[in-house]
Amino acid sequence: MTQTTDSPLKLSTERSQANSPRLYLLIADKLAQNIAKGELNPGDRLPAERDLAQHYDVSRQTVREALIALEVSGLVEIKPGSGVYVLKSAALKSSILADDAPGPLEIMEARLLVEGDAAALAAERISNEELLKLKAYLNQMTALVAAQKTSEAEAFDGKFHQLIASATRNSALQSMVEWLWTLRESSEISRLFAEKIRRQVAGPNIQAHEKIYQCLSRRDAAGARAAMQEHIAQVTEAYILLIAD
Amino acid sequence: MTQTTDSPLKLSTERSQANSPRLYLLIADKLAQNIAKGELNPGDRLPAERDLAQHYDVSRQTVREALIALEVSGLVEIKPGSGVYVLKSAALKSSILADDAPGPLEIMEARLLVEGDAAALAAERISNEELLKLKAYLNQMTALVAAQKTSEAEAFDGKFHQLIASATRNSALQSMVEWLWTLRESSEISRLFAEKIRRQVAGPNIQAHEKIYQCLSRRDAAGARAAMQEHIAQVTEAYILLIAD
DNA sequence: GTTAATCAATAGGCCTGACCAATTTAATCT
DNA sequence: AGATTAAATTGGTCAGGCCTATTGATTAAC
Repeated sequence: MTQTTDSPLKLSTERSQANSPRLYLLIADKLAQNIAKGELNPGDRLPAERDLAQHYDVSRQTVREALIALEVSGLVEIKPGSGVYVLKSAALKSSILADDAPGPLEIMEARLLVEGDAAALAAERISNEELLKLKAYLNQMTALVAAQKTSEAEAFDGKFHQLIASATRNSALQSMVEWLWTLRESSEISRLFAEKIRRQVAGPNIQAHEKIYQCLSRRDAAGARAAMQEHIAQVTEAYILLIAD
Repeated sequence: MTQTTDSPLKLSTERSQANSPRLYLLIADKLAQNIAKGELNPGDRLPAERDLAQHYDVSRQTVREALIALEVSGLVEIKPGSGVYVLKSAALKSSILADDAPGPLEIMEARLLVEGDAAALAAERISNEELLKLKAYLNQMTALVAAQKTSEAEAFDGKFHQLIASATRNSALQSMVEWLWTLRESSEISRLFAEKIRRQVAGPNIQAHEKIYQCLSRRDAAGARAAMQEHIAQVTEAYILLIAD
């Protein structure tokens, strides 16, 4: 595990491999520490780029890149022609970039809640056209599973969930579901067991989706939420059993 | 020749001051749009800096600054010697910059659901230390509101909600709440009425937060969800009344 | 004396061109 | 074919220069 050194603020974007000590990140970190340390108070103007460059013995471009990193992080404000100023909210700003990828179980738990909400909302807002489309996805999924093509079936699984999310008419909700789905697919561990899981839950999945569809077509919000949550809980369960080995 | 820009967008955390058309921000926006638009998928490698510079008819330094902005924003990963790659979670984050960003009411609706879920989960998992911290935020918020400093109070409002999200021990949920909050702040319309809304709901907000806190300290999941939803619905209501004028 | 216009110093914004270091790809040699 | 090495590619940094925006002091006008 690569540790995150010392600084209170982490602007570094290091990955698994320890490398690339990019200069502008070092400078940005030093400046950020000075801010966090209270040596630079909110409202203060930083030294000029040229002075900072000389102070840290780097080029002006490197200083500029560091400052831009700080600006995007919300620590400072750059006023062209005037100077660089420390923002008032700069003190404790570290957690914004943390963003360690959520683990598989976290993803599933989030899906349970968010997709449950989405299903409930969708039940009240879904159109007949969308219901037809949903049914079509279901049919294709069923056919593919029957043909043992669980891998191809999963594509329609995704479309199914995505369509429900978009039926909420809420793009924020839709984005979140999309994001969770992407996360799930890109999760290292998830991909390892993906095939096993698909095989294991293929049958129940069809039934669960069928139930969700029924609730949606009945405009039964509470039922849709329950069905969706039951479905995701089921998948999660299978997942847990698998990684327990 | 400078090419015309048909979509005036702005990057993260910027005021609506139209006096800083810094080039690197324009380039960053265009790249972010390409990501949000799906023309650049997660994992894809962006064209080389030199190519991008030629494409957009700017210097390489400007492209570098744009890429650094995107990296700090969490949209891309820069691998020295290799290239610039689109990150998995880029789609969610980039929609902050996109023109099809969720509207204010969509954001509030999503918050109602997600933060409701978060509150319920948090009620079961929050630690005593976190409860203390929550209470501290509440006190500071109360003091600031009493002193008419509604603007400063909002900072603690954000911390309050964020802390609840993190108390769920689910980083995916936490990220989503964070994202929604960021969206809300960066929404043009929201910012316009921000001050009015703050004044209007300042008092009720304190009570609502107090109620949420009480439920959390009682480990009352259902109550916490209800209180949180009531709180957000209240803010939404005030918001709707305001834009109705 | 106060205000308004002016101007020069200073700040950041952007450009050109070059060289270095890490990585990737192609060529070469077993 | 596989391993090794060389070349091309890509990001990282430096240097110096010119531009525009801001600011404050100077000067002109009232």
